[in-house]
Amino acid sequence: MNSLIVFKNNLRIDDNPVIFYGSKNSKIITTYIYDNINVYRELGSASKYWLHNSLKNLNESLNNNLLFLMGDTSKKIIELINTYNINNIFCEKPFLEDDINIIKKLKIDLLFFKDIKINFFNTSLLWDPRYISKKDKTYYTVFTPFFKKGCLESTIPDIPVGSPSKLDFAPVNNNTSIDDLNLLDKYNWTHKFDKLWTISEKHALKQLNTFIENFLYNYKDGRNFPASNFNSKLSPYIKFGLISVNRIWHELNKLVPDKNVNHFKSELGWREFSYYLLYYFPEMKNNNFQKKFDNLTWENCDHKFELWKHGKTGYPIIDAAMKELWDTGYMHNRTRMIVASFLIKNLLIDWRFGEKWFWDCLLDADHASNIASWQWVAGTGTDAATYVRIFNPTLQGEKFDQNGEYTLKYIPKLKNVPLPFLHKPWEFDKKLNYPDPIIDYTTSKDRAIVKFLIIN
DNA sequence: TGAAATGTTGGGGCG
DNA sequence: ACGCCCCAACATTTC
Repeated sequence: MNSLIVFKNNLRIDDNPVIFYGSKNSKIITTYIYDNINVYRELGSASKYWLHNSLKNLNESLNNNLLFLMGDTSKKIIELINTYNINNIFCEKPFLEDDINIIKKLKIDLLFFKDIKINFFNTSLLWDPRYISKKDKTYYTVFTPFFKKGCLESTIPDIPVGSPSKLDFAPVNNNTSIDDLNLLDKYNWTHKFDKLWTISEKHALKQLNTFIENFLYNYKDGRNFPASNFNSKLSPYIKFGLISVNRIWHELNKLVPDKNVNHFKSELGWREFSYYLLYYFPEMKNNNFQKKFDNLTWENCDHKFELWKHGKTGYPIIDAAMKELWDTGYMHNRTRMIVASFLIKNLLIDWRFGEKWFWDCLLDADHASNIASWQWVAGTGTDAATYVRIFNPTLQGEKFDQNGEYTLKYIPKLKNVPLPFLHKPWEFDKKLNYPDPIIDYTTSKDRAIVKFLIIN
């Protein structure tokens, strides 16, 4: 009898309890099922590109034994059960709504197969949201108590299990190919990422080590400067589980703790918090967490949205960031906040439009983090800010890209603007081949404050 | 993980 | 030499 190993969001061999335990005492059949049916929405182009390359790498690690299937997960698994001798299924414990529903359906369908056991392992989170609860049985909606009390004062995250000592593959007739999944963008938009990113499990670990060695001890302050290397850029690797958060967590625990190490850990905590929120409040994926903001009337100007998407707002730091996203499939965390604030507050465009664009373009696009973070910037989320937080793109540029290194990297044609004017080129009178601001900052800021304040 | 207004301080110019 | 004013720089408060 064989075990069926089902890969989903954790495309790795190291510290993956699903394959570690699944391969222990029996021959294995490994599969990845691209479920394009039971999904809230399809993966974005950038995500698909990353997925394609991750799967390629995983398949190599599995000596080309990965079965690539597409369609309804449960149906595909039952087809495998009907074809091969399978008595055990090993799966990731689901935490996202789609995955939970897929597993629910699978469990029901498996009721017809009495002798098949299904085994679940938490491969995605440091803390299972079901075991994080307040004494009064309500849910955390504020990050700090969630992380400090809910997470840090509960159990220690699982110690990495390591890699399986041997993989014994059951003979299968594998006539599937990764190309059956059609993950690569036919317009070749993603092609340019090839020379920017090395997509493999091995590289994820290398990147973690490089980060720890060279950058981590400047993380707390350095992480704010988009031209610097003080952020880890691990997010796309984490998103598809090329590295486990448990592995990262326990590597960090080997270090001398300081404010930088702790701050980086708290960023992993924000990811946990996002998953926790989406687990208990899945409706926030397309609804304001705070219902009162449903009364807010957005402007949602299509034309301005297009200009924002394509980095033609006339605000250098914003345009540079949108260009970074388009060119690299990534955007620095600081500039994510700046561009999101501008879209929502200054242009008065619904956060859901921005969320969707990020979902399409980010290699690290993560359902939970993306939704929770957009709602954080919008102020519609769990974070009950008592004032309307609006980022001033000029001040943010002057503060965090003082010498213009980031801005000029993505908008080189601004190199002739004297530095004091770089983040407000409209005040520099020479004729520039650069758009005027599509909206006046101060006027639109004042408008937003009024709009957002009357909601309260 | 904000911005802008307001308050405080201390050095230098200058009568 | 001294006191006064101005203002930049920094800190605090307010929205």
